[in-house]
Amino acid sequence: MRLADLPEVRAIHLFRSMEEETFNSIFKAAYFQTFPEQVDLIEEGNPADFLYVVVEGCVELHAKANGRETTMAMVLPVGTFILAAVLNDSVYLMSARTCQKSRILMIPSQDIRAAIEKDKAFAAAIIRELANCYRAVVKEHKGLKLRSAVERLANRLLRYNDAQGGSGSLLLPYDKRTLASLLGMAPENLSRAFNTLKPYGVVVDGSTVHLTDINALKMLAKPNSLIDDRVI
Amino acid sequence: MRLADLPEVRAIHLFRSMEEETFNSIFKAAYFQTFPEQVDLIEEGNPADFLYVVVEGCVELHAKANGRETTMAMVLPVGTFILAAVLNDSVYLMSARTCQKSRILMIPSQDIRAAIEKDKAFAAAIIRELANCYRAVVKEHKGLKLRSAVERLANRLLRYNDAQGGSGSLLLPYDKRTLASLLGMAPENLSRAFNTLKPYGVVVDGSTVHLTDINALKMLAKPNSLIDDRVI
DNA sequence: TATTTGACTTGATATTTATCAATTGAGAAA
DNA sequence: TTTCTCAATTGATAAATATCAAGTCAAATA
Repeated sequence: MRLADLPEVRAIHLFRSMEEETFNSIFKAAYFQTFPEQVDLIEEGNPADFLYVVVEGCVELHAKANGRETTMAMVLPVGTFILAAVLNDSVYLMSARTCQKSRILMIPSQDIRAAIEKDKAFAAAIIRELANCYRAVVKEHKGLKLRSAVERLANRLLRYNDAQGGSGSLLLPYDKRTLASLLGMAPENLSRAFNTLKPYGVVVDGSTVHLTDINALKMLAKPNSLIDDRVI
Repeated sequence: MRLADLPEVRAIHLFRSMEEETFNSIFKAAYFQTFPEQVDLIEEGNPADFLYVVVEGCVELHAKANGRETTMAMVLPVGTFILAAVLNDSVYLMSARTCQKSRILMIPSQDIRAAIEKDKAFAAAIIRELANCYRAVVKEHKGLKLRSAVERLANRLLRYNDAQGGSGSLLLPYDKRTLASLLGMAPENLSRAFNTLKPYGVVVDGSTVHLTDINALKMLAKPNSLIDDRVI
């Protein structure tokens, strides 16, 4: 890794509180690279050689079985992926590809594990990150089991609206095919779900969505902080 | 906690490698209790006051939203639940109730967090446990998104068969209503799914299931180690 | 023994979701 | 401009799943 990049990396919450010595030991063999869009970074089933940190851009985690494929999650800055596989010294459960030009930090697994052994502050940061990842999947799983497709979409729109300032106008952060897969539905069904939401004030214009009656939409969506809150 | 119980608890993998001092500090204020069947231990949304460890018996984790309820997971000995909420000092995302008479260890959250601060070996054990919990949910989520209800049942039967010795005869570990909820389907659909599997050698007799043509069943189920393996 | 209870099953039907095929529409390339 | 390409939409249909209402069966109870 280039020396010039070190201060930026040091400022990331995961690496902020660790000891200087641990930091140096980790970033001796780390890579900090910019990848173009649509690059496959890892493939499920392969051994976890690196921990990945998305510093800029966006990475899609996906998985396949039985000839089907689904988007499991999107990782935004500054988030890690494949942390559990690294900690367990096991294989990846998900594949990853960039969905934009992205700056990615790659740290060899064994260095991560060694650093955790040595450095309590780093171990604490890793535990926090892992706990958040866990809770994020639990929320996804609850959403999928407890909500219909239309409800999942409605709540997702409310979430994006909040994240983008709550103005009532939001930009879909991914193309609709990806959004559909993330929400666990066929692309055709996403179109129909948008139509179902029209009477609740949802106006779609390309990748822009206007929510003209948030109360009505909330009535249908029944947002639930134990599913929808990104923070809790 | 009673002094007589300490050796048994000390032998649990989570507490085996920690320092004596940390162990003592944790179990000053811990409870080790036996609960009857169908006792609600925690409710989603409440603050995480304790970490729970199932030592004997079985605990169902469930969640609700929109008036619906679903079983999220079953925790068997020796497993923890609600670890992420404890580490994050946050609220529970799931509720828990005993589904058999169960011996449960309850450790105050703040003691867990303090012990992690102090004791590297304990922090390492917690990280392993949390990473396994994370990977378990990811696998559940993959199964739900990538498989039909019949496929989920078929794979679950194969899993139970393996876990019980692979004789081709297995006992369903929970009642069918619970199994249905765990697999993400209505109880009526579980019955029908069993019927769908009849041509693949699945013979149901109460809570006993015979798999008379495992190859045929595997052909349909397409088991996948990245979803079905409990270890990886 | 008769009755009750509760889990499970079955049948009929409705709803949800997926699939296939055709069409639209916007931006890229010629 | 015209054509091409590809994502998105729409329509028709099929498949999967849920719901509601009976019905069955076995164990528990009186």
